[in-house]
Amino acid sequence: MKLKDLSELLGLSPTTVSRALNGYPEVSEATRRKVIEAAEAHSYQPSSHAKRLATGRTHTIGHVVPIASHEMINPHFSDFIAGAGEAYAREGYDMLISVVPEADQERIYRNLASGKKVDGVIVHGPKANDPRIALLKSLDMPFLVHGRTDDPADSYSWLDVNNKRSFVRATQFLADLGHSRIALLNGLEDMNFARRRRAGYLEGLESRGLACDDRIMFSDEMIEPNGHRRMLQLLAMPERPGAVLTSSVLLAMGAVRAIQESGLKPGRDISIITHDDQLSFLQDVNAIPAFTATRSSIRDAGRRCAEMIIAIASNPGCPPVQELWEAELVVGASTGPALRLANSAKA
Amino acid sequence: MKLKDLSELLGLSPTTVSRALNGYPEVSEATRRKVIEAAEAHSYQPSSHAKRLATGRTHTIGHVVPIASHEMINPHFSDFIAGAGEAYAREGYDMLISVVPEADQERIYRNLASGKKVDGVIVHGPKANDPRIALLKSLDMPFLVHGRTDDPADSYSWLDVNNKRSFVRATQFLADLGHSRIALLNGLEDMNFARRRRAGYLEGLESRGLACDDRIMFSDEMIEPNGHRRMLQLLAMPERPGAVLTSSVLLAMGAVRAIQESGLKPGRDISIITHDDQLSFLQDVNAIPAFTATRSSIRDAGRRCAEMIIAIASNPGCPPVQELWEAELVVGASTGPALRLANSAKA
DNA sequence: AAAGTTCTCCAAAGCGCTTTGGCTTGGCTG
DNA sequence: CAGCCAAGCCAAAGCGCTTTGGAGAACTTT
Repeated sequence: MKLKDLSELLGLSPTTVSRALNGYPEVSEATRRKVIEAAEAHSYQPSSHAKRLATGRTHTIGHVVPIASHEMINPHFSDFIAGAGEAYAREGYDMLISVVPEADQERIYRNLASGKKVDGVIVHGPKANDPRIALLKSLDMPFLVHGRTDDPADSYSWLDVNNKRSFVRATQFLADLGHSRIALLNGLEDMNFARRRRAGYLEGLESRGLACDDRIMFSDEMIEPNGHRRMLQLLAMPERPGAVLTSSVLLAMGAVRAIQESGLKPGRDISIITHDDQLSFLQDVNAIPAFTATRSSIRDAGRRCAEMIIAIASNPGCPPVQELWEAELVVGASTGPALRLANSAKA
Repeated sequence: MKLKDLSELLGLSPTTVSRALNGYPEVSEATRRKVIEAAEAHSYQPSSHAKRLATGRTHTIGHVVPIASHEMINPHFSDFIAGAGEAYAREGYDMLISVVPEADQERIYRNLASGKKVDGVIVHGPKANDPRIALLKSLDMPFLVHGRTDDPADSYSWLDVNNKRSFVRATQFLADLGHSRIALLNGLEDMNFARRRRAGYLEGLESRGLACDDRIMFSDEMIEPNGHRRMLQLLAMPERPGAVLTSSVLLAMGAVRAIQESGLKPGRDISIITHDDQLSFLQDVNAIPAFTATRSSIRDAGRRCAEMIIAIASNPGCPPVQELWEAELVVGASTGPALRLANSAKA
């Protein structure tokens, strides 16, 4: 069923039918009602491509998801997409996903732009200094960054969690429990978010008069086995840290596994605090959460990013917009006061 | 830069340029070379929508991802997508993802079909008896199921892991280690794959002359906290199982956490064997894997599914194709012989 | 040398929609 | 009652590509 068929069926011109369906005022309400009813009755659905060709708008947002060199796809991806997808569905948008090796990214962005496949894109996993920003600006493609880069913050649109503040608070929280030796299991520090977290951690230490020690600061891909591996290293140190700050629940889980294998108890022998993106497959519904955490839902972020990019794409030329979210500090079972005994015995 | 511009620039007709670029034989090699060079020089990219409108082919595959009632997105999703995305990129296809509540699925499929947005779709997470099969057949939309339903196996195209066989083998493996009381932490058993796994488990028990016991068979969403919760239940039982078979590494991790919290050691006090989809964020690179597992890469499955649906979509009317993959049994550190002592003491 | 063939290329007609500009009609004003 | 205006509709021209049906030039064939 195409527009022409429907119009013939109704004894109207395609023009009128199109206008009736798209809410233009040049058609009487009586006619509009008839048209809409007929369209529903025959379940008429306009060809998206014809529409796109005619209007130039695609009602599609692109997500270019980089695969890191070691072939990892970011585990946070699925929850982000779930949130974004929800918003897209609500607004009648489609979501186009390209999974590409990092090296191919530029080609893909150019392809999306010149093929006019999308109205805008969301930039995932911004590096400290990310060439994609300049590229997208030069391509004149509307975009929104999930996270930030080191570029001037007001030169483009983004949504980010206040990573620095979160890690300041988390570090101070541990320090205030009496911990003086606090390790950091961070994400890869070529990522902007990880640098901000480290900065927050350092500021937190300094604000409490604690020294920092490079030997207990790590930067890895945020997956479970890395948490395990790094925790084993920490446990083997002569001056064993009494607390650990991790950048992801996956790292924290790996750390807990290592702690338990060593016959220790997390929250008693070693405190763990983590940033928690509230990945749905790790959500605990217990009253007392397993982990003390700075918490911010990545799914909500996905939802909001989608809303924002839609607004940006439908209103080209509008000034950039930014949103900075504060994470919530949730106290769970993985933290406790520093052990006088252990600390002094070791020190 | 559009086709017409390029053709004027070359002093040729749009027809000839189009044919040169699309490899039709009616154009001399000299001309073709010139056209291709010019196209590259000006980085000409045909408008995808114009192309789609003219040809009727979209070069796009749709993925409709259901969000379960409790708002969970399947954690296996991202790795599957990573694999599929790789194949799509290679073949010049786009991937359109719709994340929808289960109730809305039919509407979305109809929408994709009548809007001619995709050349085919991949069906995720088939239920035991899934209405989507009939729907897609009636919509005349090419599709491939990742997994299977209870429908006659040759009536549609699918790719699946031999879940039953895997679980027979895993169960027998445990039985042959001397375990006589083996628990099952399965996925949700409205899913076809989970039913097949249960069938395999039961067959495995029977083949070794072991009794089954409903009290130690669970069916849950496959997330870490559920593994933890169920394992605690099992540990509290008077006749504690000496071995557990889990349907996902996430469940297994939760189970291990519970075991360790109880001061026991996995692989010694309790054996765990799991199905492992090789999720990239849980991959262990150690020589000895943490878990004994039946292993089958969901990422490879995504890649292959994409290849298959492309073939199906480009060749409508071809008979359905199927692929059944065997999982590999990998022995890791989480299994060991049954403890005589513990068993007899308890029994 | 006339008549076929084969090579190259082109004009024009779609694909299914939106949108510009214009044409009726009926109701008002002066 | 002529003249004007708004309301409601339509014809036709795009959007940028592919594809059908030729047409002209260069080569063979008889």
